[in-house]
Amino acid sequence: MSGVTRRERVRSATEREILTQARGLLVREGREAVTLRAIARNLGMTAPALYRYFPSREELLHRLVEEICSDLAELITTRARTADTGEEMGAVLTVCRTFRTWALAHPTEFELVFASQQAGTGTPTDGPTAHDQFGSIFLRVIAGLPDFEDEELAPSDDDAFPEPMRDELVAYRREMVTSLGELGVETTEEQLTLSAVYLILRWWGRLYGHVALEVFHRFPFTVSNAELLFESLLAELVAEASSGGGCPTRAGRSLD
Amino acid sequence: MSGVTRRERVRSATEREILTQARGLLVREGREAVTLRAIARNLGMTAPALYRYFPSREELLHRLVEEICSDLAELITTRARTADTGEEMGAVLTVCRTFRTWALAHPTEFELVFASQQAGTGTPTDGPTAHDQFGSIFLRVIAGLPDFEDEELAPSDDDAFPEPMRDELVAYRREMVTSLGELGVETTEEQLTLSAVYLILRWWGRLYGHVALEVFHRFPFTVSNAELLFESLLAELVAEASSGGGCPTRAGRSLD
DNA sequence: TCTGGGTTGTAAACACCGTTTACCCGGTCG
DNA sequence: CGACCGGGTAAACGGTGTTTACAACCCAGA
Repeated sequence: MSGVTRRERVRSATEREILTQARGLLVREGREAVTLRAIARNLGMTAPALYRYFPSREELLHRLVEEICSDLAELITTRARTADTGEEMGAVLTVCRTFRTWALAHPTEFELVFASQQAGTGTPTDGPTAHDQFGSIFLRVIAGLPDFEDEELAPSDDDAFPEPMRDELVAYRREMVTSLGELGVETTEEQLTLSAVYLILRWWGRLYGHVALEVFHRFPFTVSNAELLFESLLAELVAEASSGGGCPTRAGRSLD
Repeated sequence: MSGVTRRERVRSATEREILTQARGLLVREGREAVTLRAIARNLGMTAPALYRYFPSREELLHRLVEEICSDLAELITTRARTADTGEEMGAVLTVCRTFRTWALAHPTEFELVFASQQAGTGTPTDGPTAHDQFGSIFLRVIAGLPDFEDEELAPSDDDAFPEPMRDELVAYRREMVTSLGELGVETTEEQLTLSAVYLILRWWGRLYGHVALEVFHRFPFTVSNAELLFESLLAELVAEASSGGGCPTRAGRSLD
């Protein structure tokens, strides 16, 4: 029952080795150094041979992005699974810390995947990209939080947001439910409050912002202990999450 | 009294035109298209001639980054000066909105300046970079806020932060005071609470995070109305600012 | 006014790049 | 066996950054 012939096996093997060598070059010498000729050289081949596997360098980089996303997704999910449950929201915090640590250890990969324009624009019709697959990691982990199953704990708060914002969040929720469904997590829109959706959005925005600033050294000051700032950010997010995480205007008015 | 000779004049003129053409290529065709030969072609010259003005393409890109920063700084400061003072924190909000609008209209420039690794690493000894000059825009505008002059309104809150965080923020404050001093804004460290410094840091982090996510299309959902999210973010920040903007652990405990 | 030197440009060349074309060789299958 | 085709090569094309040698020009000083 050799569903895969010997040819197919050796082909996918070299295909993976091409990506491995490309990634090594990216990590060691930066994006510009990911050259067809350099990859082929490391493989003992010539550059045109790579065109038997990838239609262009652009497409090779795109596949590389997907591979990086997959690996990162796997890293984060395993770390989140083995997280100590003692801490409040331990899984989510582990996800965030793992993401930061990975980004700092792999700056070139972070830049390619999360801070470039063309990487996300694949062929628009070919289903969910691996990047979407990555973005859903956070959704999956957050879906495991205790608040998530207690739907009566958080009754419909649709009225808490002003009109246009509400519509926007409703669309996000719909999208998020389907995304979770594709991941095997069955959820209904009633279980997911708009506040929770909005909280997730803020969470990702702040996590991404801090990590990118740290990777690119774009803080307004010379930050000597960025981890301290990061932990402070996480504490802030946990506090907002446990307080319900409402909409900003409501929070602002509640202070008057 | 021709302090500058005719030679120097024409030289700096072509130097500026080189940067202009480089920027045009960056805007129209992306970073990869900023080629010495293309620049020279647009100028009616040959590529090696550019080496009379810049030691390498790398250095030319570095100068380009500085020019973009300067222009953006000027844009933001003028917009902030002419901001309608009716709105609460109108100047700061104008700065943020201008930054977002600029980034969306100039994605390639944003990527080069704010989301690449080598752009910030100039020669380490040559004084303040233009990027530092840019980061200080926010400091300058924020320095104009009313809370800034009422030092007795916010007495020393140094005890509000745990030990290591406090030291970190004290260092930021010292750096910020000197930065403001170089900008002509005389301040003392007593006038600047640590909470304010921390607030500025969060402000920049969230602003940067949202804008970068929007420019690079890295939101977890398909965002149809990102401006709504952005305005929500700003409202959130204003609320936190007017509530004092303490440290996260304190804010978290205050909710218990 | 002539002459020299520094400034500014060019042409040629080198090594490298992505990509295409033609060709070749060996495993696979009718 | 013989044809086919997948996977590799060599050669070539145009483009890139960069260096080198050389020419032209401006401008100061004798």
